[in-house]
Amino acid sequence: MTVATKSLLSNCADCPIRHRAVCARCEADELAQLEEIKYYRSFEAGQTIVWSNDRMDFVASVVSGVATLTQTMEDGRTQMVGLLLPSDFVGRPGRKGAAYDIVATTDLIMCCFRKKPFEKMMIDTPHISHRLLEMTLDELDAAREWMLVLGRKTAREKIASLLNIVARRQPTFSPHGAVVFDLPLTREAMADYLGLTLETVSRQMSALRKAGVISLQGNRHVTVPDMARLMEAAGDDSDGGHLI
Amino acid sequence: MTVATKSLLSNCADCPIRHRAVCARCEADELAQLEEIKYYRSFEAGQTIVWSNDRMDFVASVVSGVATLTQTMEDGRTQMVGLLLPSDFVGRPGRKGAAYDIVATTDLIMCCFRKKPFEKMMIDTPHISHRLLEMTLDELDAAREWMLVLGRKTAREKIASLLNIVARRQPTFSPHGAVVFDLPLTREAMADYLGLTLETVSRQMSALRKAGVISLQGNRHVTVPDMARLMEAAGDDSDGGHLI
DNA sequence: TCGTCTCATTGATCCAGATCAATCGGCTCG
DNA sequence: CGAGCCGATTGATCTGGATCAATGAGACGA
Repeated sequence: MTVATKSLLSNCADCPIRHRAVCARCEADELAQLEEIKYYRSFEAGQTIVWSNDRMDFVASVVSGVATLTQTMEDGRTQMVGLLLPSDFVGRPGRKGAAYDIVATTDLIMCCFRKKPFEKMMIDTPHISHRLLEMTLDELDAAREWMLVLGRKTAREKIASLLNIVARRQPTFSPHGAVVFDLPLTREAMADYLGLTLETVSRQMSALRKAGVISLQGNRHVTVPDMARLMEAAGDDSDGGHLI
Repeated sequence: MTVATKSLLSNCADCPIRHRAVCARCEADELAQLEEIKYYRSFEAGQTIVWSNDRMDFVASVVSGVATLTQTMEDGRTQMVGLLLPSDFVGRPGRKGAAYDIVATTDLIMCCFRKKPFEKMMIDTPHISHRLLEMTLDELDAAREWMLVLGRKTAREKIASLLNIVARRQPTFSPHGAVVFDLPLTREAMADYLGLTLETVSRQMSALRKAGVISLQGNRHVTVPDMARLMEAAGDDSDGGHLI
């Protein structure tokens, strides 16, 4: 399995992405260590980065683009179990292999760290390891919230829940309080995340559009005039706040 | 959210349960620390131990009995997101509140540790914190595996998957290679775990019985004459092995 | 011994979403 | 410009599981 969550690493000037800070105490020498073991990789849309059960000798942070974690049964049924957006972390410190397929759904740049030295650094600097626990707990929260979506929500609610999550991760507010964002997934990928068929996803998107809850510019750009209505459609009882 | 996974703590002689060892290096003084902050609590079947969003000032290990973690929507739809069997750990170090309802489904004894001192100990003894990360990663694996079950498996496969999991946790082999075990859940609780209704659970259990895949003694005792057939019914492609 | 309570089973019917199938629209490439 | 392709939409039909409803089977206390 792969941890994928809010950023792990400190801001580093030459890194094209703003890694959120590990914690206030981050020291220069830690960063220096990180610099030494760091490298970048880029992938094309559709490319599989790691196959399930393959050896995986790095951990990484998404710089730009979108990747997914998916599980596939022998008969081809697939379920997406994680969505990796910029600043998300991916990797299983302490594990040799990947538990899921990792696939780039758009062109993708990742900032990778060789696993062995990264693990060594974890041991040397406890608060990185502590931060990693925090992140993994967040991931577990997200996975369990998704279990409710998969197990108990209707198709309409599932779609709305997904739009909510994506919107919250890349908010671009248009003039009048509407929310505009990119939907970086095909209908099929959405279906795989939601445990639906792509036809049902398409129908429900159309239904939300006809109901005026969302409007679409092309297939990938979404405008939500009133977030509250979308969250209502999602059956969402979360206040958006976080228990800490 | 609550971490719930394979045991955290070392074997301690006066503890009725064999906590699996944190690691070989466990020291006497750590155990002494643990002893100081440890206490037991017992609950009756049906009792709610913690309500979602409540303050939760302890972490704990299940000694005997079964508890569940569940999420509930305003309209009453509920989804179980975790099943706590003996030796499982529950609690969110570093978080103030509980993210889910924790309910005892049988009479239950838990071995609790006050959270503040436990967290302090985590900081002082890095390998406990390390072990906790391991456990959380296991939980995340389990949650994601369950996402596949919820999103893509049929009712029949869901039932078989659940029986598989429960059977693996408390294996009692009867004379001829059959597996006999206790099913510590009502049909309703099974339904909540599987994203089904209790009627569907009951029908599928009957179907598996009529197909000879399982046999039932009373409502709670299950015999599986041939595990391979059950795993086939579960659509399970796992080899039972663990990537480490 | 008999109510009663809880949990489980079984039947009849319904419907949300799957499946099968046709069409559309934008894009790239010759 | 047209052919081919890929993803999205929309329609028609089917079906697995939900829903509504009745019955059964232990367990327990009066």
